[in-house]
Amino acid sequence: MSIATELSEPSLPEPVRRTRGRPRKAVHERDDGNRRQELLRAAARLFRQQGFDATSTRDIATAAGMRSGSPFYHFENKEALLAAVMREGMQSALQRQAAAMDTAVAQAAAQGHTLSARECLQVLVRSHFEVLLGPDSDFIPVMLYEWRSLSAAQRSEVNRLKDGYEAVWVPVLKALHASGELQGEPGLARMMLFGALNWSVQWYDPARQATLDDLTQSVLQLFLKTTS
Amino acid sequence: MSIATELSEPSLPEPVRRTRGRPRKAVHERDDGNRRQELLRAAARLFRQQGFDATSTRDIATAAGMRSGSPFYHFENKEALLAAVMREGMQSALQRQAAAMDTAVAQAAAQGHTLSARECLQVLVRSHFEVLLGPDSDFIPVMLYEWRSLSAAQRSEVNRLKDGYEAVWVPVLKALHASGELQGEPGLARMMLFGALNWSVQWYDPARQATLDDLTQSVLQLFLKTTS
DNA sequence: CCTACCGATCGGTAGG
DNA sequence: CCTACCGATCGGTAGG
Repeated sequence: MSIATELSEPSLPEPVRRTRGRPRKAVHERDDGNRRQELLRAAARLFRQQGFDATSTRDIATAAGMRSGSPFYHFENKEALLAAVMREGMQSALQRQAAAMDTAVAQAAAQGHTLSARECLQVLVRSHFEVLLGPDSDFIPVMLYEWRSLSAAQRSEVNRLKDGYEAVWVPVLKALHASGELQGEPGLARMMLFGALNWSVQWYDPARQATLDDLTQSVLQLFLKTTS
Repeated sequence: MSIATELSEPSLPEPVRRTRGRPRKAVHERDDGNRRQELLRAAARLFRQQGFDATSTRDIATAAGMRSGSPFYHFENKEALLAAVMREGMQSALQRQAAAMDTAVAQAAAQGHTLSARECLQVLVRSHFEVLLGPDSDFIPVMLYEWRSLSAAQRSEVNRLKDGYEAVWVPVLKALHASGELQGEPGLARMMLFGALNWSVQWYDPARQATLDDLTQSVLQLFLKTTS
């Protein structure tokens, strides 16, 4: 069965910057420079290493080569900086996921066949490991482990992005369940699968362990049954 | 020094006060009362809800019905309180795990057969869910998600307990791998399995979701192949 | 984006 | 275990 059509993500148009309901100071919307990006990267790294509460805005400022008060020129407060790290991370993850799927679908089409559900899962898992453990991989772990520090409004915004990310997986898992390759209720299976994947940020050591391809292979072996 | 002093029971009527300073070391070893237990339970609950850094020792004192300075009568500092929560949690988890295994083994023996590896895993998974999500289940989640805040020495102590806990699983997983019921390298499989289980503290809602037995059933279905 | 600064809070302590 | 307290640090701001 082909679920490729169902899965193909509508490629996002230009990343439109739109203000949501909340009125903000104009200053914080005007972020053309790379200073803001440096702040985000420094914050992501430190939040991941030490946690949100254990990282001071002074730490972040220093890591970005600024003085203690300067982060507040770019972000309204510390919470907004955390929310921006997560938003940025999720948008990047969504783009990487869509790109990986598009590439795989196009490759299969060029060879005159469609992706199997199993192949779809492989692409998604591999892309997810990249997001979790690859280069620039501080943003999503921060989202996974520091969402408690967000305000309710920020949390629901991040949750919406996360739902969009997970939505791509749902038809794949359902198809695998229908074919008998995935046993157990698909909703629970999705939670368990994400648990297994997301936990890797706690133990994975690129220097000593397997490659991301090895990990992907293991996950598929572990979770999928072979259809005879 | 008199013989009577040497033989006196640890149930001293009154803590002996020295005229100079406070007898710090001795005091922290002597944990008679339930006040210390109340502190630990309050700390575990708050550390889990808010995180270690976001919880003040004042919060904990208040939750235990004490004044702000009193926790430091029972614990040398905030870090030691965290370490005690984790130590207590791991010891309890080890006991529950051993008890669950013993019960299952005895039950099987009474019926004249031995536990299969599959049944062993079921017992371990079920016990682990109980530890993570059952009553008094704040201690282990704190250990899983707040170990970053420990000192190196405390971390290695907790790690030793954790290794003992995981060691019970190793032969079970190896047996399942040998029989073909578990695919993929057992070491990686163990990490993935614990990831899937431990992640449940992030989404499990006893009011809306399945029971712990349901979860256990799902995990076995998901991770194990059927031997024909 | 920097300088200079503030009020609040925190972990922890002395002494009883 | 309480009272009274302290030094350090933190998020955040006014004004340039």
